Amino acid sequence: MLINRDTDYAVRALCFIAQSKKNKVSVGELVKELKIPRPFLRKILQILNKKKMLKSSKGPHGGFILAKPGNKILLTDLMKIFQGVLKLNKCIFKKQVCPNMKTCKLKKKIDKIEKHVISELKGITLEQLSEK
Amino acid sequence: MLINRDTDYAVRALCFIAQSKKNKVSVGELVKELKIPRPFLRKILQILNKKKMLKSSKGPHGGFILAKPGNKILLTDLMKIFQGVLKLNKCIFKKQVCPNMKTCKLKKKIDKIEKHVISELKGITLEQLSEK
DNA sequence: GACAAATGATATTAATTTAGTATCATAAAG
DNA sequence: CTTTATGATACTAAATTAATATCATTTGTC
Ligand code: SF4
Ligand code: SF4
Repeated sequence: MLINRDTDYAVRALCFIAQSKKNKVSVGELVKELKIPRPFLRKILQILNKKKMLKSSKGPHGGFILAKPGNKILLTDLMKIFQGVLKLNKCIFKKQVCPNMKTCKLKKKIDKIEKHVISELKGITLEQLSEK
Repeated sequence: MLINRDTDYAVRALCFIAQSKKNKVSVGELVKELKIPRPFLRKILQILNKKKMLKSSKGPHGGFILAKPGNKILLTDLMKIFQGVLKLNKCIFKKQVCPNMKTCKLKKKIDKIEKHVISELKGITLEQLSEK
């Protein structure tokens, strides 16, 4: 999978927050809307807060708002946060890098594909994803 | 990962067999060359045999040969065998298909990328991968 | 200031997938 | 008929992913 579950959930949550008229959205509202298990969603939102994608406020009427405009939040940012650096091909098995790496034709092909994938992903913003 | 370990091992083994001057290659030779754990490699070769990518012969001097020319063995065939149908995005969590599938912007983007990846992969043959 | 309602931080458990091993059966060469 | 090779299958272990549970902290309201 290119996009894992956490990233996917993060996108859904951020889209909803982006589309919301209200300036704050609580976990409760998101759970109701997105049908994501609450403890799970909380964890994701907390990470997004720590990574400066969201701003949170505590206490009654607390909740989350986007920390920056939707066109400044990139899908690749989220993937980085929840999946680490995107690699279609790590060439590591049994904790050892493959000795063929330098000459491997397969690696060359995959690397080329990876480049294209990354360049496509780089263009995707939350703004695009949250358009109605 | 786009290519999993089994597919990767299969590619390495098939490349070696394709490059070998001898018309038969035994597991022992492959193990020595490729440093893949023997029981593992055996399993992979057995699957390749069953899937008609290799032909095996038993007994002393037994071993494996390609079942067809290198340009007829496609990387996508191997991926299909060892990884199932290629999907960058299954849109299934908790065993349920995502209800957003029809309208989801993210899915549309990923599907487009997937198309490109698949079309690139389709062009890759064992012949290309085993060129010296 | 006490209390309730929200998020912050972290630890734990469960399920699933991936990785690796072991065993016995079968076929062929000599 | 013995040895050497692959065929088939069952099993165990490790790692990853998924999900939950618990307690701490902040803040608005009465
Ligand atoms: S064989 Fe090639 S693709 Fe596979 S791990 Fe080694 S370098 Fe990477
Ligand atoms: S939100 Fe979109 S990308 Fe994610 S699972 Fe649903 S349809 Fe697929």
